[in-house]
Amino acid sequence: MYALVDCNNFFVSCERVFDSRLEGKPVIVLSNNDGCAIARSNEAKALGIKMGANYFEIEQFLKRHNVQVFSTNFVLYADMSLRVKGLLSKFCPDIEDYSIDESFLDFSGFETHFNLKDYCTKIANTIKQGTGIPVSVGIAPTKTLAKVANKFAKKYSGYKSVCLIDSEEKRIKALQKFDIGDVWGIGRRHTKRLTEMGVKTAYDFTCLSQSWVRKTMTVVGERTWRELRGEPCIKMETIQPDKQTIMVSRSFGKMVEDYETLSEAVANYTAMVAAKLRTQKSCAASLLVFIDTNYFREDLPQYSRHIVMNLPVASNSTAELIRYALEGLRSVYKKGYKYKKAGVMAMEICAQKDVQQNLFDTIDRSADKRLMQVLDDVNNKYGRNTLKFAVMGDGKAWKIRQEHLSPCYTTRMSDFPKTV
DNA sequence: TCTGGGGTCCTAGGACCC
DNA sequence: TCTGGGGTCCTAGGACCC
Repeated sequence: MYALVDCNNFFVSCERVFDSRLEGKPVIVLSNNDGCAIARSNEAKALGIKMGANYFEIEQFLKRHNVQVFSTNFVLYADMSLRVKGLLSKFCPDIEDYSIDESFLDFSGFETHFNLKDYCTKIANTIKQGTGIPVSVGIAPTKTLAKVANKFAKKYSGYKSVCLIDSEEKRIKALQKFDIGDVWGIGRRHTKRLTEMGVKTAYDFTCLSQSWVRKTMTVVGERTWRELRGEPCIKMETIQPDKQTIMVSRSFGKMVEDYETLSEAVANYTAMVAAKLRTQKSCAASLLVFIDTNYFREDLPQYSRHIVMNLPVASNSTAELIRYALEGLRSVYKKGYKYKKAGVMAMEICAQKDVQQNLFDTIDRSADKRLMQVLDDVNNKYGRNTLKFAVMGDGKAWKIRQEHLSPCYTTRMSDFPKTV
């Protein structure tokens, strides 16, 4: 049996832990740049605020209904996520960190020793008490069915946050009440196609022929079909595989025209990519740089280019990667456009220890390696960008907007909550 | 004025190899 | 009517996830 533990309205719940006045009130968290709603409390959902709703379009509505608004505070959410996962690990040895707010637990062998429903209720209570975050738990014989059970646990208060699918009868009953579009692995495209064919529920889907599903939805769709029928096909990934690509991209707070400002932003994104590479002890052999104008502004001339820079030897040095990124930027930059977004992606990533040397490369990188070590040590201790490269500038001209940012309650000394 | 960011996997088709 | 057999690698595009 598998369990899926999912934090309820996670980002909103994180904000609520440290500000009890938000309890029972409609609350939303916005995306980067305060662009759109990416998390909503139940009260906000009840008001009809949609996932992804543009902030500037609903701003007046939010004010009228006294909705509390927050900019995204990833530092806080990431730290709260660690706390939740730390508690989870006390209950089960085989855990897959699936996302910032979801974990799969492998309960193989547990059934004979525990009443799974009681056990998961205990998990939910412990997490709520230990972190303040409410969670829901779905338990079933496959991961896809555990996802289904989890939605039931969330949706119907009768389950008291824990839903178990452990019989044929319950499985069929659940799938008959489950919209096809809500199934894990069935996205918008497949939903449209299936609905047009009259396949409306997850149960309808399991009644289709295996060969048809395989042919039209590939092995991926077939896996979902089998999982829904109770056959486990998707394995647990208890060890996080290294990233194959690492991307940092942002929309700017304002539109940017000049090369200097653009290069500051690209240098910053590259520094973030390099730091992430070093964290997973990897190097990248190529780097993609892209710049875009604002494609929502149909009244303005549009321009969008990307370039892949190949490095002679895979690297994770901020200095070296910035050099290549800026060289790439120089070749795609064109004067006369208002840019809205830029990004940098590390590709052809390999482990640091497996880097292929280049016969014609004569640069000694040992000093660079030590420099990066110092840079990481200083920045880990005193905060990001305490030590940085001059080309990164101060960000004044391009930084994202975050007008409703909450304090870093758990990670910044000066922001710690104080009792009076 | 304003419209998020970061990933993975699979398939088809072309180019190339012996 | 017929035009070998068996592979690899790469890319673009499509689908999905949070």
